[in-house]
Amino acid sequence: MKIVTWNVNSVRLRLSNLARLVEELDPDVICLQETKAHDDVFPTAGIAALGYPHQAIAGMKSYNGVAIVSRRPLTKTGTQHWCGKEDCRHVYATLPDGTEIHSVYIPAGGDIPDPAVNVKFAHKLQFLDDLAIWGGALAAKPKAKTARRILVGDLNVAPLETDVWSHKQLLKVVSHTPIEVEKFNKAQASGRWIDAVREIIPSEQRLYSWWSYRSSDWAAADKGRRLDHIWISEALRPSLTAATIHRAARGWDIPSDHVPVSITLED
DNA sequence: ATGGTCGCTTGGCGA
Repeated sequence: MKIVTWNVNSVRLRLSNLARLVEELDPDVICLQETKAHDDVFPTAGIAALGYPHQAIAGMKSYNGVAIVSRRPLTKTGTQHWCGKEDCRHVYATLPDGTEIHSVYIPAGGDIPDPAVNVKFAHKLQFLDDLAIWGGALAAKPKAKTARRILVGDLNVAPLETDVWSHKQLLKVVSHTPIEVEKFNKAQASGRWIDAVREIIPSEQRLYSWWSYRSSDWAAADKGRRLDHIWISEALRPSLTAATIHRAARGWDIPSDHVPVSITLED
């Protein structure tokens, strides 16, 4: 089973890119973030035609929006609200084998890394704190050891020094500040989540999933960050056989600024 | 310190 997560930055504009993703990667499940489409205008039929008729979506007009689209039936679908807001940042579903999937979009956090003067950054820190509490509750459940869970998405934090183009130059840049990394790591640890991509690709290796649009030549500059993640529960670790970040997608026509990240789990 | 580019939507916000 192959699972992909991708911040598409408008699902309607990226339909042909999704078709190319399907052609090249052949995933079973695709999790999307920043769909930027209210449920009424989500391209349900177009995505079903690509082979993904089972869909759980949570969208709003213009901003945010998450989805899970699948070849396999989805049950127990729903959305979860965070930080007292209803801004469509989390949708979840369960696959036929019982695997629970969460597609999450953590707030970017604005430009100034100070919660006292930047409410977007305060929101992001609160979200990370709440994610730790939620994960802690999941991990404390009686059957947590055998639970098959996957959390994917644009988590908007690059935790490792090798997850950014320059650790030193990004220490005060939102997405890589020490406070964010600390809360991000705590959220991961509390939920006993395993960073599936780093299980496969060594932490010494530089790895990015996002390159800004504000660059005349993103590939040459290569000032990327790994903002998109796939976390799995302990029960799924033995099944994990592959993980890939599809850098080439950043060079496709009409690209998203994020690229797809995928894992393979042996059924 | 600033600007650079996208997408949604038509002025400006969010990333």
